[in-house]
Amino acid sequence: MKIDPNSPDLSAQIAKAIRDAIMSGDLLVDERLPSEAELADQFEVSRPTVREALKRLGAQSLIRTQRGATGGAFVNHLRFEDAYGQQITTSTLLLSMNDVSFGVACEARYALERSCAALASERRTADHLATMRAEAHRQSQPGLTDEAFCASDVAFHRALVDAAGNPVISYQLAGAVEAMQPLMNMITFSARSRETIVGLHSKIADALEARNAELVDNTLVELATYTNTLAQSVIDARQAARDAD
Amino acid sequence: MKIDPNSPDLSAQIAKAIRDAIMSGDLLVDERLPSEAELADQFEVSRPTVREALKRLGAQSLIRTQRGATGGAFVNHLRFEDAYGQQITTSTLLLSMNDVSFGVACEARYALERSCAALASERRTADHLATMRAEAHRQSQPGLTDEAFCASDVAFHRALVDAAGNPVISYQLAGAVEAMQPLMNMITFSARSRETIVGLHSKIADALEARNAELVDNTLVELATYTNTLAQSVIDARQAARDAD
DNA sequence: GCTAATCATATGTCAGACGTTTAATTGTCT
DNA sequence: AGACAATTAAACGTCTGACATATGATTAGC
Repeated sequence: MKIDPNSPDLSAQIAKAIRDAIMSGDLLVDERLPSEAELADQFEVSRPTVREALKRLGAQSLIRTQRGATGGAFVNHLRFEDAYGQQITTSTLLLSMNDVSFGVACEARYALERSCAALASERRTADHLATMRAEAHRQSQPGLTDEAFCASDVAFHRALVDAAGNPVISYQLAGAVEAMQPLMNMITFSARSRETIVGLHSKIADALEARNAELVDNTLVELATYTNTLAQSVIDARQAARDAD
Repeated sequence: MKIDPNSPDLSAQIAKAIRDAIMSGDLLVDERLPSEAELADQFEVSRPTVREALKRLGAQSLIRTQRGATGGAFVNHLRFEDAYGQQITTSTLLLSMNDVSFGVACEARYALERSCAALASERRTADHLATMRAEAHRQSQPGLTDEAFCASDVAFHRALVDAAGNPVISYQLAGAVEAMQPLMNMITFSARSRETIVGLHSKIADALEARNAELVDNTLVELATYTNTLAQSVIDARQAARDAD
């Protein structure tokens, strides 16, 4: 754990040193790091510099801090739930900042989601089915705003992903599914198109209940195609409006 | 952008306020934030507190800072490449800290990777094929350490994923593929098992060249099964050694 | 022996200062 | 007038020292 004291990013170097120690296993979960004052001594920097490094690690949920007599910084037991939020934040920003087209994002989402079809058909519980049916029902309520409709759509698809019963898959797909929501929000769903989507959602839930993986997969493709068609028509309409100006 | 000055996590609140401003679009890409001194005034806190908040955001690549006369903190244009590292770090730690079994991680990886088969068959370029063949060749060299073998394995699979030509998929799968490496490293690959893996890799490259999506998919399943078998035999052997103690 | 006050430790925050980087400005020379 | 060099100002990076606050451990008192 050596740093170059002449470089103008001491806190970044310290953060890296500690991060490496955690990832290599030199620091174990729930192990307490030296106090800020001790770290400052070890790295030969001031306490504010150490604190900036610790805040960096805290932002990545690598450590947590506790005040008081037996307090300090502890290596955090990173749980899947903790990582979800960051994964979603990053994914959302990536989509919005890189001019990712609706088509590309949609392709990614459904390609990845299809990989759950087989596992979910095998492992889905009554709970998963109940969630999916509840969301489908919510989506069929009249008077629902487009935002609420999209939020329910996300909840439906997360239930589908979770039904695969693999936490690693759930984590990886959280970003792909949730990050789509802002893009979906930009679409106005007519009563007609909502009906179609709810129909496909019900079909997926049915297929899952029947453990018919192939039907789940095919319906997901159908849904992907339809969603893309919808988005395309919205884009075309906007383009036409722009041309008319 | 209001904060509660009585709560003992001012820097976290400030980070959240700025993060929300970025995600909601109130702050645009490359826009300059007020100077640290100005932020300290606005939030009615000291400069070190503001700095801790900025470091948090910097750790998530949401902002970058620049020194000098026209320096300051700028909203960062988050690129896919920037996000890879964090995604891999987090995924790796999640696997190592949550007792994710080799089987679960492997299942996730191949399930997700299979979703690239169709797209990659369609879009793979000569470059992708060349990378994959080069890595397969490297893997067949004798005297390669297990670590180098696994690193090359990761490179091979990343090329496969990239061949799908969808940056969102590449990003999401970077974590799933790379995070497997530490687990794979724990397996000792016999010359015999390496031969089998290289053979499957070549088969995948061939199938991809022939744009035979179904064969790519089937071979991935074969590879997943074989990898799992290998891991299981290693685990069994260790268990036997432990029982013998 | 149990409760309550005290203490020690560690983080959270603050104020003020100095060093360094960098771009813009100013000044001088040709 | 124009080009180059020196100065200046703004901003981040870091340091020092201090106080506030939370919290477990210790001790005093009943």
